[in-house]
Amino acid sequence: MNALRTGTRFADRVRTRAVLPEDKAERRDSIVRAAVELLQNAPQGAFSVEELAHRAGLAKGTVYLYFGTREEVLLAVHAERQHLLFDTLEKVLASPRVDIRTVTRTVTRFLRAHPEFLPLAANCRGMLETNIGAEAALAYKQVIGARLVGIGARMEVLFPSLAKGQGIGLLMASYGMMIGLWQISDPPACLASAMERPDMRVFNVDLEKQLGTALVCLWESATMRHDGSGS
Amino acid sequence: MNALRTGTRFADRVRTRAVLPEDKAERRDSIVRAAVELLQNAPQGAFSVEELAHRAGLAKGTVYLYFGTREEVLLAVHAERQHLLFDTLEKVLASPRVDIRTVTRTVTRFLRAHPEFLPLAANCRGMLETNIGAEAALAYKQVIGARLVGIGARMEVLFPSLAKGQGIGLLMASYGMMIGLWQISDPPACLASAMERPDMRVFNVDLEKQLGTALVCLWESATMRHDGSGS
DNA sequence: GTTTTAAATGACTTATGGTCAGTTATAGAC
DNA sequence: GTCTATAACTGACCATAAGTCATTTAAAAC
Repeated sequence: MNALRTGTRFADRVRTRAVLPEDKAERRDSIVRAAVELLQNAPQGAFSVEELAHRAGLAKGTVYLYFGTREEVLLAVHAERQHLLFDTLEKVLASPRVDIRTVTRTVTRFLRAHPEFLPLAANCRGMLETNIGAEAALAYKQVIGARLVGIGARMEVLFPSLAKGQGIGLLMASYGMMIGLWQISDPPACLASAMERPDMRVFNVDLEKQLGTALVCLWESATMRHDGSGS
Repeated sequence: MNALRTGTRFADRVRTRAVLPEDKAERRDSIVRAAVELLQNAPQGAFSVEELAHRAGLAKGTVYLYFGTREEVLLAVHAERQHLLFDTLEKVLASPRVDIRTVTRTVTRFLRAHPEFLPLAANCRGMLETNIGAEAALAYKQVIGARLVGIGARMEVLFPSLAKGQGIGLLMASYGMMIGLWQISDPPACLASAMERPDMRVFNVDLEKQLGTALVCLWESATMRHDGSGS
């Protein structure tokens, strides 16, 4: 279960077979880990199952013993990352006195530490639509839904001025804004050099700053805590 | 240039060739029109160039005389739709006394009238990264960037309390929120029937309402016009 | 009517997701 | 320790669809 296990047991070409359920789980996990590596080195477009299998020290067919489709692998990676974000978020929200700025800072730090997160998040809806079985899609949404409810409820406790149900609504809006703002502001690789052009200046936005501002606006307005101008 | 021209000149199997620049433009446009039709009937995943060519009454190779890749066709469709949205928006913003609720209502109405818009918008960043030439990508971003600047500036005129440059920032945040919120709230086709389940209730969000609330929150906070509670 | 051009074509190449008959590591029986 | 049954694993193979290009042919130029 530790990150250090990468390549210790199922390294390179496989000799050991995963027979026990826990070994199967570990094998599945090793595929997810290989996928993360791959996504950190190349964009999603270049993510091929052949390459993934090679990285994981398996044959292509073996990947399909653990996942139904290419997209289900990507969804598994995304789900794992998303849980990581929610864990981080819940830890911050557990402290008695948190304000929206602290939360925003935490999210911002997470995004910086996990650059593969936003591309996956942005593609999530597309994947679900395109090539993912109904069971896998349902399982994913159920788990994520439950966590959203939990965090939304916590928000309503922290900010009592929120109306019933408004916590999760704002949470969704915030999450959506994060994804959407990234899509607009992050230049695709092929335009990296063109971003200096004067007519491209508009898109030279500091995502963290912009997101921070917008999130504070959104939540301060909703919680009616207008304690003066921003710091 | 009229919508009625569909199928009048270049109907079915082509006999007439596009030699003049204006005819080439019209042919290109007819491909875009066929693409829109296709996207309204099936999801993006099922969008094949072969099928597109057939719909447009052309051979596959011909499509590649007018577009570099499949994704460049999709980008062209998206750009066209986006211009439509911006036109609508600018028309509303032209009237002297507009408030953010009116603008929100306009956007909401547009989204309802053009259901193919949000899926394309959500996929835009992914397309740009994946399979679009640098020139096409640059051209797209330049035009869209210019329009964003224009509308952002108009916003700053309408809401003088906005700081310099804040108009376009909020505009981007709003646009992003719209895309992101859709991605979360819109259930993929394979889960349509599962949305009744109690653990899926969380995602039974009314996008229009949610978006409306969040947009009003965001802009009212930014413009410091807290004239009481929402209507 | 003949020549020249380039728009249009569609068979072909290539890349990749997904399958499945066959191979072989491993558990369990004896 | 040996044999057998099971199923994890493999990779050649299939199917599909994006993209190419030699050839065809509409139509402009003369």
